[in-house]
Amino acid sequence: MAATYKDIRRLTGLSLATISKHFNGGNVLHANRVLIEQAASDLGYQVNDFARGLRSRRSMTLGVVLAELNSTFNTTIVSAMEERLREAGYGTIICNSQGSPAAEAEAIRFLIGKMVDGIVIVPVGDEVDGLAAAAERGVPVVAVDRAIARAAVDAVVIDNRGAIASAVDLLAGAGHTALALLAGPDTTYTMRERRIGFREAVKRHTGRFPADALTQPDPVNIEGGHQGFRRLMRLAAPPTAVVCANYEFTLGAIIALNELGPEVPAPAIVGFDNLELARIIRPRPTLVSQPVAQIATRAAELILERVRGEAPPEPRTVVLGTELVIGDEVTYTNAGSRA
Amino acid sequence: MAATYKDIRRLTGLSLATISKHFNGGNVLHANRVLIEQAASDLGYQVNDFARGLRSRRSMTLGVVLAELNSTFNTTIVSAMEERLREAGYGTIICNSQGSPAAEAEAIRFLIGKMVDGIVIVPVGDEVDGLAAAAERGVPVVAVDRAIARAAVDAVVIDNRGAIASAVDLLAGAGHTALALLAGPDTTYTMRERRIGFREAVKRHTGRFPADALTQPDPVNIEGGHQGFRRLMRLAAPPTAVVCANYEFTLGAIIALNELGPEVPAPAIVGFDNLELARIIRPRPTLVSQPVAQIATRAAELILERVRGEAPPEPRTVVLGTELVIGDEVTYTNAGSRA
DNA sequence: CTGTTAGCGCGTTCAG
DNA sequence: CTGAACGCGCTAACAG
Repeated sequence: MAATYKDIRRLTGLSLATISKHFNGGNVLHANRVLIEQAASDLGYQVNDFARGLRSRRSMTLGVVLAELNSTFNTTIVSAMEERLREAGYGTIICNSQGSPAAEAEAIRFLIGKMVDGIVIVPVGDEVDGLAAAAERGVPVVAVDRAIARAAVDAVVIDNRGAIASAVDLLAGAGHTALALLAGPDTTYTMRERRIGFREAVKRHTGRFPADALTQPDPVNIEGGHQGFRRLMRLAAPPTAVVCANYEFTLGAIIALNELGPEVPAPAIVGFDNLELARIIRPRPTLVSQPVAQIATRAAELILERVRGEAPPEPRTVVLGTELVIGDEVTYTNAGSRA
Repeated sequence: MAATYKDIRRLTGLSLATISKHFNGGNVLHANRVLIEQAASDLGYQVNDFARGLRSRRSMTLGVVLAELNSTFNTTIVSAMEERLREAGYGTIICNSQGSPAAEAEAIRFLIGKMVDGIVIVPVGDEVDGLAAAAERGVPVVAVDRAIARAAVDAVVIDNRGAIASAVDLLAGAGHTALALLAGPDTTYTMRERRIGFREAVKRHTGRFPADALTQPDPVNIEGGHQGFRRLMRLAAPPTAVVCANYEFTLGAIIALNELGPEVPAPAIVGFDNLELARIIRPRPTLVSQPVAQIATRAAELILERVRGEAPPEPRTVVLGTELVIGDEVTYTNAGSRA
């Protein structure tokens, strides 16, 4: 049903080769270009990517595999990245691995089948099954947010340890000694790194490692952060400051904090991600802010360079710094206690 | 580089046709099946979707176009839908139209180029540009969450007016007469419908339509809800009850509510979506709950039926009911006032 | 059940 | 600058 070169040939009298050249930026007489454009728009012609891809072995399409579709951090990065890639002439296919390594491998196979020219992935864990398949077919891969162990792929990550350390430094400087961390399981790269950063920083300030108990909320979402925070507050000696290792935990902790009665001494909170929070909550919380736009831009650059064959053979890792955005009060207190 | 049927033929001595039949569920001797499987795994063979699609004019792939990638509601539905479609043997390509009709049209073109067998769309507005192109090529479309004006496509929506009416009924029954609505602009189907439902229900209870002033927060996100709620509270005669027409506004309103000092009388709030809120916030807020799982399932069913040619020619609209999940107190109060 | 043959729509030689 | 011919990898007829 869809129009093809043949239809355009019928309308213009030109040969298939000329028509092809027109659509691929070759040298074609201006008069003929106009003719072809006219016919194409009359017919509602659209190139058949399958035929083109089959022949050229390129799809001008990049794949994105997300470990979590329900994550503002991920979707924000993808949206920004898409824009860059679009400007470069590439379409984007988004796949959802739903936190499952099996689904992740399937997504990569799916994308390879779609003949994507490259893949950007927020990996589920430290091992990515489909990587070998991609490598075999010469499909470059760039990891974002989480590095992939023992894999020779480009990566864009933040300085997770430094990020948490800056939070701990701030709190220690304000006199806090009883610090706690809300972080997910160590199977996730970012969570592991942030926990290490936390432990090291606390050790540096207090001379000993913090107790780890009860600091791994489950599930890793708002509810987990909420429950984790409440558990911390129920301890015999609750922390006076809590660092939240991701956005979901931060939101959960703040909600829980707001629920505390004024009689409970509110701990200081340093959150993670999503600067929007700082704009809508009063008093403004202190947050570790990831350079989301930069992450997206650098990831787009890395994959585009690979795809275009402009990149050096060895894998590159880009480490971006974070910013500690100080809130209204270093010691964040809930609204109730202001009254 | 990638292996093809020819490579398998070389290893097995079988013909291309037999190999093709094997990969398409045709009748092939068991012995030969084993032979082919062995060769395929040795070669790391993976079907070339381009060649297959070019020939069969089917891709076994469905496209999803989202007006908002940063929306829990959308991503939840997509995740659930993906699962159904995967079970049915279909892959899913997710595209982001970023609230832009132009990007939406481009996404549809992109998907048509990828020869998707069908498209599920959460439309940006009432008109969808690419629809004609899809229709021409016989690509069925199913709209989700928002109906498309004057378009003959299947749709899955909720009873938006009834949903809001149930909230108003509850509040009116609790004695509230000064009601306000936080809703987005009428250019969005759901927002328009919910506003109409609100106005009608209020009229029914109070005998007159509510004032519309200051009830369209901008932007349509958490911050908008936060600001909108604060504006309402600053009115000379603030409402005693606020209905929030989507999740983002609900969250923003609750955050703003928690920031109110105890001296300010807290209005009742009825929120929208995301039952998770009700699990993590105390006291539990009252929420209009959308049947997310059902929406996903029905949408998947509709598009699968269309794709398989099992659907009647005329467009179908599925309207699903919502549930009003009563919180701890019909008159929701902020934590501070409990003390 | 298997093999042969003929394209799907397009990009790319190579002549002209 | 243009046109004819070939083939990308696979499926769909048909014959065997």
